[in-house]
Amino acid sequence: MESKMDGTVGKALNVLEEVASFGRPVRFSDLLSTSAYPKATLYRLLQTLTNQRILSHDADSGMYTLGIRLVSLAHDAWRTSSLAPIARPYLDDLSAKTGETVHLAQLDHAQVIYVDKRNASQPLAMFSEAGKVGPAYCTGVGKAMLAYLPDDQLAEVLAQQSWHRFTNATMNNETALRDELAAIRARGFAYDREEHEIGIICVAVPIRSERGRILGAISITSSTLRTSLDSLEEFVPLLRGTAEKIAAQVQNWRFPDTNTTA
Amino acid sequence: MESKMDGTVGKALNVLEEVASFGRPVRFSDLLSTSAYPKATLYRLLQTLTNQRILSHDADSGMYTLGIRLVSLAHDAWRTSSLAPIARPYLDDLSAKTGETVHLAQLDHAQVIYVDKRNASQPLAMFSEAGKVGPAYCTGVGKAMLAYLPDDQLAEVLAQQSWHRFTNATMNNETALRDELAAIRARGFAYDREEHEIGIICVAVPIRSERGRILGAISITSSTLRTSLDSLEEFVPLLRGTAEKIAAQVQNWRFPDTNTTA
DNA sequence: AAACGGGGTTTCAAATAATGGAACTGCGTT
DNA sequence: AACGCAGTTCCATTATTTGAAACCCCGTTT
Repeated sequence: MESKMDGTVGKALNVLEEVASFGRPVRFSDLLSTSAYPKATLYRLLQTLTNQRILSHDADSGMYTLGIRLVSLAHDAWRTSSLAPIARPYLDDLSAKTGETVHLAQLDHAQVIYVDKRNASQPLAMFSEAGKVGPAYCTGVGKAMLAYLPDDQLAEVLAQQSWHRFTNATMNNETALRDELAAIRARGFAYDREEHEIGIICVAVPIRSERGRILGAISITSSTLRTSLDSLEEFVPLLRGTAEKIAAQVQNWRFPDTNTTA
Repeated sequence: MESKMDGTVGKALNVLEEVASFGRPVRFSDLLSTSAYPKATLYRLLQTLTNQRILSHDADSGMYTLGIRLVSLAHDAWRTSSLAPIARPYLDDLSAKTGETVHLAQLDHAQVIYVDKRNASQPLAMFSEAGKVGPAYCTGVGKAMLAYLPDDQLAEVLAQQSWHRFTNATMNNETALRDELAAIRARGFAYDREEHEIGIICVAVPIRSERGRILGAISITSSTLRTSLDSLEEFVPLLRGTAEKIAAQVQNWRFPDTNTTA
């Protein structure tokens, strides 16, 4: 199921992931039936996680849920190691100028994690959007990032994709995707042609550091009811400019200190 | 420093917390100087956390930061075990009717964690607000929850407060706070009389389950420049009504199954 | 009323993983 | 060429984790 197995800590995190995957409060026996661990082991791992307030356990119902302490840890993560705080004003600007939905995402392993969003019409909902994950191989932001990933990392990531066919435009194999990635590199930006969700299209560009490391991606998303890929494409220069500005800020703020002693 | 010490997992989480507490990328030696663990141990714990993508380690700079995987875990936590998704429409309504800032918070150990917010004037910023933590003893939401906590839990929580005097209205000892909590129970809601931040006042009510368990709290916050406690108080019936509606929804959605077999 | 049985919790000797002092490596400095 | 610092690895010792089995609690069946 899960990959590496760093001793007890790894096991505990597997259990945590297991709880998360249910997406609802779970009982001990729910977990026992799914889990690879024997009763006593699972029991002790759950206890440890609960002690640490990473899980919470309702004494009455006997249910385990993810602890809100995670929310506060994530707040710190979001604040200190996502691009969101840095990119904020640029996304605001992009949103104002385009009037369309704007996403900021980063790559985690084989998945895309959305870290910020602007939605023209309705006020954005907090976590309901930030923290959301999506597949890398069939989203605009995902493909934009994969296109510029070093070979070894790309291979690793591709090996882990599920290749689920969300729509009939979804590229569901490695060869098709590798061709697409080459096209993206040639073109300089990525399309999402309803590959993840029918009716949803987007253009996306990567955010890359000076040395070419990929930091994240931004996209402008819309629906086929409102617009077309051709008109979305008009935003690409603006999008690219924004990505560059964000990258520049990242250089300044996050790594001002490549050679500092203290 | 940290309290309980559940074996290796506990140690790993201490290290994680340590990284988080810096609030910026840290080097191995930064951590080594703060940490209680010997070099080799700390090193291995960091490796494990990095393998698990709970931390991320930049090979070039040698810096550790919190991993964005935390953000996605927190998304699940927020979605499945915070009140935010359930409370959302009610907060919208409250915000519309009052035109003031609205907070939804939950208690985690000795701290208040804000899980949602509405801000009349400016569009809300994602994590910059959700996930934020505050002290329980000098915030409206914190006091509203403490007031209805069972004795044993209250004692435990009070023992862990820092009693920092943020303003000169801050209650900085247990006796003062216990009196205040009694007053809150008598009155049915809590004030924040600039106890955490000068110029910031609020009224808050707890969200309690049918059986009296405290689930969270909501508050209406404003500034002394715009309004007074007396006028804020006019919102209390509305606030209380909202809390009751949220509590009712929680009964329906979160525990529909006190006696279910499957 | 006694036997049953499904969660959940605890025990304890054996198996495994964590520990940390010390030695080592790589690299920029004196 | 020697030094010093940050980070990494070694390995015998030590402490923690393991999990089969026994147990407990409590509501249900006979």
